[in-house]
Amino acid sequence: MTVSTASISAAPGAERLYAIGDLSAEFGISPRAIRFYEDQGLLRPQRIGGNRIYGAGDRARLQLILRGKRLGFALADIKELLDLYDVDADHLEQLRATLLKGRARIAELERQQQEIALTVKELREIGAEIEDSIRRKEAAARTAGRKGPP
Amino acid sequence: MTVSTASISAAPGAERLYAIGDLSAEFGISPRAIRFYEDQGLLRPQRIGGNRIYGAGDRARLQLILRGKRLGFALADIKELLDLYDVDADHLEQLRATLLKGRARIAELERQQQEIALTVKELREIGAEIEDSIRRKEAAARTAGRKGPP
DNA sequence: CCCATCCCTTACGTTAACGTCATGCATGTG
DNA sequence: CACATGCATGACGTTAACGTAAGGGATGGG
Repeated sequence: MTVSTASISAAPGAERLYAIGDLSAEFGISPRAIRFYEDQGLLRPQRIGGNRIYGAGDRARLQLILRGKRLGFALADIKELLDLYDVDADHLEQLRATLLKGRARIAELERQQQEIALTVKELREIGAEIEDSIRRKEAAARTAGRKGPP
Repeated sequence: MTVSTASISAAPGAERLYAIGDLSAEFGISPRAIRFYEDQGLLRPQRIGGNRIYGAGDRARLQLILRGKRLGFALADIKELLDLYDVDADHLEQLRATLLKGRARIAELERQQQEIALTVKELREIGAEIEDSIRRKEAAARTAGRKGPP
């Protein structure tokens, strides 16, 4: 019979590995999308005879990609964000540049936070008004039910 | 001479009005984009001899559109959101439906909040590590400056 | 009157992010 | 062995959100 849950067998103690189908199923995206992220340089899985093999790190990167997408960032932006994670600690100038990029990204995210907070607040206000309208409507309906017009 | 700041004259006490160029300049977008939003049913300005005339309400809607875009929503989603604002208080069923949509949208935004918070936290951690690396680098450079190799 | 400045519509072009299809290798199963 | 399953690589198709170009009316200044 075939192994159903994991298409890649793992030696005990070794890192858990995934085939492209595993990840696509787990995250509800298509294999095509995952390959596309690789084309764009967001993923670099190992290969075994042509087949892509993803480790825990690749999986984590994929999660970050999807989160970034949900936040409305373009893949190019997400790539920059991912690159912040694996900067080599040898080149001082690159470290400084990375730090600045990270801070800029944080600032941007905090602006988003505020805009979301504002939107939520406004939606809550609209919601309260609508609830009022509903209550008045229902009250009017009850009144009409007792002595209203035909 | 020509009126420079406002291309549409306003009677005292009347609502401030805008031409398409005014709004595009104010928000840093193209007239084409604004017309496109109208094509998609997100805006409904008045017309005066073919020309679009925007009031305060239209301007506010445009602001909401742009905010929604910054939050990563598609125009179709934003349209739904905008429709929440001008639901007529007469049809009870529509009120209830609007209320539900609004709540769903709020839930979605709150998920976004959490994801942003998580991302910011992780970026801060990376930032701290990078700062450490920089400090170590600088310290090593100073030491090397005193007695390091050529 | 001519020109510059807005505005309009129509229509085709472009980019991002995949979807879809064709084709082919490798492996495991009845 | 025939077949299904999973993965691979191309290559073309699609959708959203505009950009861009072409052609034309209205207005105001020099």
